Amino acid sequence: MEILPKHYDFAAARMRWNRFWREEKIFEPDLNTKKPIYSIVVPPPNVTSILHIGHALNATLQDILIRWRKLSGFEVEWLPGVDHASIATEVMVGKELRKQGINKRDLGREKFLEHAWAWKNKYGDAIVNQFKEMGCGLDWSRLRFTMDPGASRAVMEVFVRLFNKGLIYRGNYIINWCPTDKTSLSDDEVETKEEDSSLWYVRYPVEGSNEFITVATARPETIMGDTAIAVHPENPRFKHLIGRRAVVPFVDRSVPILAETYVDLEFGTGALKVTPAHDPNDFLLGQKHKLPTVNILNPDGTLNAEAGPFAGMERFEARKKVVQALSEAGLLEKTEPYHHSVGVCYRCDTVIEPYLSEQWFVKMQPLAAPALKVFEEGKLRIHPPHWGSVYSHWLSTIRDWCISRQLWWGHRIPVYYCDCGETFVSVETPKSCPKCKKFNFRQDEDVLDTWFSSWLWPFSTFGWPEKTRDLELFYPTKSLFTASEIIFLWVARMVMAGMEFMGKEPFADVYIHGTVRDAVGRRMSKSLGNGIDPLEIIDQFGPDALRATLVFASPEGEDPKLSPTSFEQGRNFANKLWNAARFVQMSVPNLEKRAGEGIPSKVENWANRWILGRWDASVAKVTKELESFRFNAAALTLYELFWHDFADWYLELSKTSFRQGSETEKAETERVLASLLRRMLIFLHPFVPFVTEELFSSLGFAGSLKSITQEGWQNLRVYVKQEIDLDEKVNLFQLSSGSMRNLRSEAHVPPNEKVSFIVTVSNKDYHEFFDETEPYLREIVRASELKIWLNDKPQSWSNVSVLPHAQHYLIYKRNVDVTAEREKLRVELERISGLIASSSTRLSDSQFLAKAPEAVRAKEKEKLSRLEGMKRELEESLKKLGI
RNA sequence: GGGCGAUUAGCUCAGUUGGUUAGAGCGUUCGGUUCACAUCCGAAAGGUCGCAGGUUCGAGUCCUGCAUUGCCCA
Repeated sequence: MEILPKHYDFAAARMRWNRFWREEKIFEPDLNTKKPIYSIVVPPPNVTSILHIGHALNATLQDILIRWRKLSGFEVEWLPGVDHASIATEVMVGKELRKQGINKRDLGREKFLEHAWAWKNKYGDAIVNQFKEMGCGLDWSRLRFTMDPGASRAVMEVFVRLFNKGLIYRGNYIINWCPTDKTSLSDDEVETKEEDSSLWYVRYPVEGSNEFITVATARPETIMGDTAIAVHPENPRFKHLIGRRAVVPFVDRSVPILAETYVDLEFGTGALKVTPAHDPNDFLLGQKHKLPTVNILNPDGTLNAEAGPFAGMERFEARKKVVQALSEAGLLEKTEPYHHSVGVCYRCDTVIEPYLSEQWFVKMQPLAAPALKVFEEGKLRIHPPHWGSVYSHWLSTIRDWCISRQLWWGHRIPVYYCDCGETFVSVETPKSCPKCKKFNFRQDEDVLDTWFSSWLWPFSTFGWPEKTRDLELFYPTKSLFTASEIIFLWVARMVMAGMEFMGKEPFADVYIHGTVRDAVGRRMSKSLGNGIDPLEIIDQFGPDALRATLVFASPEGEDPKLSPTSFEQGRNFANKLWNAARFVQMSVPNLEKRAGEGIPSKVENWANRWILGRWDASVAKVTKELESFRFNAAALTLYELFWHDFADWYLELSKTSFRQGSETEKAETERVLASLLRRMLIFLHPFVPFVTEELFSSLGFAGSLKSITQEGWQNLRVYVKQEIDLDEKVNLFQLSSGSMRNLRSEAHVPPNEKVSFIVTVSNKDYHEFFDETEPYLREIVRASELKIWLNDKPQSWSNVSVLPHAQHYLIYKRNVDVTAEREKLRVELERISGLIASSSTRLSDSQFLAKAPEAVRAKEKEKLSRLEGMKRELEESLKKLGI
């Protein structure tokens, strides 16, 4: 077997294993399996999108879980797919057409859809192909799209069922209207933005008097749509005007002045203009008081004929002109600065208009109740847990869902209007009107909200409404990974659909991860130019580096903050693993044979016993952390185990075994080292799949297995006896090493010069341990001679350090700086004395002695005696220096 | 205005039932290339745990208030 090269070639590994996992169908499930199933559906990205760092984080976490579950003996199914993104796609295709000088409306629905499909077929797989570059263990045989025939059929079926159940209705309501995309939006598709604007105080003449009633408004351009003025019945300023009428400027409309307790006495003047067609609250007032509605806007955001002199103007232009005209007419009392938030379209950032129009809605309350119940019963868990309260709060204050969109790209609403007056629904294109049996009907022009197909994703993708084997095996799925911003848009709605159509929650665990931010905590955006392209990171640092860094940097419940150079950490980690493997390969002859022999049933060498104990504890810890969706904690535990325990300490200690140990000891160390490396690759595989698969194969560990993914997580444990006292002794060994290295550096000993040390310990146990480990310590601190003494001290030395239970003396003739040494000891003595003071105060406190548990008291006593021992040693040393 | 978080070293964060002298990574400083790795190794400096009260023998950890800050909903 060839010795590995010095550096891990991630580019070659990326190509090799990406192809291998797909061609060998490693992540395609066996439908006849007897294993338990672990299934996840990917949150479908928009068909128009390209992979960004948020997708990369999302995919990394799912892949860790999938690979870990697969190693743990589950048959895994991770289903990939994309959604059709009604608005985004329509906007994008429309733009492309405009570049060619083609207008969407002139083209017509059919032709436009041909273009849209052509676009989808050409570019629509871009993002899923990018998932492949990350090494995601997705089941590519089940790639889905929300407008596939199967998924579309599910959408129609659901619409018809809900319609027949009376849960879908059509009505004239105020909805959110995007004048750019010229479509309605659901409440959840509107984002709010803070804005500095003005509050204008407008005087309306009161009919039959010289009086005016002044109303404060942020939207003067809607004045022409006013159909009432409302004041609070207790408003002393305007009470006398209730029942009179006022005149709306510019259109000379006579409107009533109403009493209405809804009006805020404090806001503005305490009088409210009521514009039922352009404000949701005013709409409700209008219904209550049976006011007429006057729509002054065209769908494109210009004012229509109802706006009188302002007809044809763009809405914000009209606002300026209205204010100017009011001012000229003497009807503008004053203008105040006003800071408020406005709704904007989540796709194009255009300011939303509350707009009265006829739309389709889903009645949500009956669907929300079971979704809430299943969460409260603990059948649906949300991680980190605080997101659960966000989920239940939204469900308990839910509003109806506007599902119709004035677009072409999407699922066309399956409602048909017959000339005979009948309105009917049908999953398939109907042959004839069910009432008059004739053919003079037309289909509703609108399409459904994209989320109306996304909410069916966990079962539409597996073949619903057919009763398929896939559904039987993979529904309900086990977990769902997403970001907090779509808890409402998607997660909660999936639970509702799952309960309604499958009778069971669609997943057991929801994991909400953070949003990746730049190094100074800003959201990544195109306009700031602070985005990180995951594909560039993969090219530059490798896919393992991308994944590992994302997990290292993503604390539970927090937003990861990353800069392009952060990924060095992940790259270094993969390379360190590579080199540790390289060292083992160079140190252990017949590596794969040794690994095959496994851990000896009885392990003698102290370093071997110690690392095996650490190993088992880490396996248990990481497993528990993964089970509770603590990915960052699992990754950091692995980092600590691999880098510090295994590479920094164990590999270094093994060098001494190999150089100085007996044949038996060498053989034992070879077996432990080989077995642990093999297990380490499996242990790390979910986090860094490429480098582990590459090493597993090139070191000959795979044996008859095709892939490391076929190994077993349950084989990781070695089941050694946990030796707590050994851990403590090794800890002292490590502290002593550090302490002695520090003495070398204090005395300016040249790095390659060997020196003499004397270590004195206070009890027989430690004496024995240091005796046993002396050859190791000698190499680590580069000592020519290392004496271990019990209850005895050298007469002279150059530098000393005092630890609990052990003192270390450097014997060195040159560069002795007695003053510095004395000062060091004095500072340390002061520190220890301070600790002794607080400890003895506590131990002489009768309350502490009476109330603290025995274990705590014993610990405190032990601590005090330890500190007092250190104090004595320091004092003696100082005395010998001539104090 | 309402709800949910956050505040620990220069930066990013651990610290899971309250109990050692509060830790890690990055960054900084110093030293190192003879045999796994300079994508590395060794050492050091650096913290009144946001502020003020309270509970407790004991608080980074629990409670209250305040400040700062983030997200969501109005």
